[in-house]
Amino acid sequence: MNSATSNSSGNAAPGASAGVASSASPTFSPLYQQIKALITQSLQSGEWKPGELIPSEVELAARFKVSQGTVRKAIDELSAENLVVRRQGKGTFVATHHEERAHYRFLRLMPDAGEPRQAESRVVEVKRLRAPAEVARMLELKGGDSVIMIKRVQSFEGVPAILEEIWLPGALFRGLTAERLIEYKGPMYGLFETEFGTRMIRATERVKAVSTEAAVGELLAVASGTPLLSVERVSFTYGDKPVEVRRGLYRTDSHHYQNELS
Amino acid sequence: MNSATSNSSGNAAPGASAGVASSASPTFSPLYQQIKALITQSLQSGEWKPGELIPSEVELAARFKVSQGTVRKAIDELSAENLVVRRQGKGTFVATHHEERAHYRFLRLMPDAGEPRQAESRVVEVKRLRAPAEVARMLELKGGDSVIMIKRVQSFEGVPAILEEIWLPGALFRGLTAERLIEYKGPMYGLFETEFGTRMIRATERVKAVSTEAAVGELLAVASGTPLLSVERVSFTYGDKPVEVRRGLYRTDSHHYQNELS
DNA sequence: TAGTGGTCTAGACCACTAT
DNA sequence: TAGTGGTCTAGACCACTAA
Repeated sequence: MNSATSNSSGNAAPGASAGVASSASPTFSPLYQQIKALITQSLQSGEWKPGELIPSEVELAARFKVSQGTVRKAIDELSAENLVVRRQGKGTFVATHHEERAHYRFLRLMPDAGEPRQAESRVVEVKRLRAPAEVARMLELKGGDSVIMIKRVQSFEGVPAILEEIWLPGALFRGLTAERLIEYKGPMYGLFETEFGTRMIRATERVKAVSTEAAVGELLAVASGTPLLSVERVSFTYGDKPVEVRRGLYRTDSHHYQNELS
Repeated sequence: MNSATSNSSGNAAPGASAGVASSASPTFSPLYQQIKALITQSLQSGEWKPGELIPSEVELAARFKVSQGTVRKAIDELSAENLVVRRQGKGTFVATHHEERAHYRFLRLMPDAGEPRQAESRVVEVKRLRAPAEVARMLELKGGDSVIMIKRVQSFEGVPAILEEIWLPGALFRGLTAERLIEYKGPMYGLFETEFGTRMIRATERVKAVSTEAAVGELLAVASGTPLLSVERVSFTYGDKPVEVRRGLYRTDSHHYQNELS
């Protein structure tokens, strides 16, 4: 028994095995990448839901007919991408937005001094309409497709700080109403995740400095012309599919947008 | 030979071995973390300089008396932190700011449309002075310590876009002159790295929207009161030691601050 | 061809969590 | 005590680079 490989029992040619990427094909990828893709599919399909325990590494290794080390490397990457959370002694869990941990991953506005506070949210408007060209482009929708627009103001200790418009594809968020939004406690991405089966994975943001316009000034309680941070976010689910456009205006007189470069 | 561990030859108790973290001590960390720390020390001390090849995994494994897999895991993390760059078939290299790759890691201002352009830099002022309280605090200096302040304007295709003040600890940048800065081609962090042996590793930024003041307006060719992005950066070297404070004002009329949330 | 990083396996033991 | 993730080893082969 010469340890591994060299055919016979243990290993196989790279690109084969795992029941995937069969034979004559120009697409070769490492086994662990294939396993990672398979696990991601199960996450996406809802076989394992957010917050739930996924099968143990040993089980997955058996299922996919690979070694535990290979499954491990696949899960390592999923964990690094925050799709999954490992807990020693307990198992590996599907990541969820219903957690203290996740709350600040997508909230970059921090107080200049002191601890972060919980934001209070006030929904100003919810409506359905045909997607404006710009939004349609960013959500990869057709021109006439229906979208939902939510406008809300978030405050810290009674002081308004964020005004944002949130645009969602109508097809994905059928039953979404103003009432549901208002009564819901917790992060909006948590609502999206549990009620609409759409889990936000990552986002890109474009930040600019703009001048307060009259209508905005009222909602944020600042004078016209005051500089505001404009943050345009596009959020993605599995498969890099865009599922949200968020246009925010942030007051930065006592808060700042925090970023780590590494 | 029962494969590994259980004393005798291969393994040892965790926290021991590798010539580190000797015996009776309450600090236990995985072997690969100790190896990582040792490699980091060699990087910091300049045993291997930016751009250079470090010893192969096999060599390091022999030097530290651990398996190649353990060295590998250590280097994996260093690579993820951008301290080191792996190149298959060639070896592992110390990361450097003299590379196309690194240029955009710390430059977040992107054109709203089109390809990123090379910025032209114009040094406005260089002076030495006693650190102002705020700067001293951020650089972890004593009140009276000397600092260097560089003021410069960066333009894209002739249009000024960035005005920044760069504050450096005087002790670390002894020979730094305006002439040297002006004649130097390439990224400023490259200069810091090769001429002063100070390599910037990571940074944190605080972004706000502010209103253009008169003196600033002239340098950036915008009217007073125009909204600008204020970006305050603190940069760190090895050991989380702060080595630079950078206060930038960005025009965002045709550029934006780009960020990825993941 | 030799050397490097990259993948994969198999197996052992450790640390932590539950029962 | 059993099960889970976390660490570590040893060894094989692959993909890529350069002499």
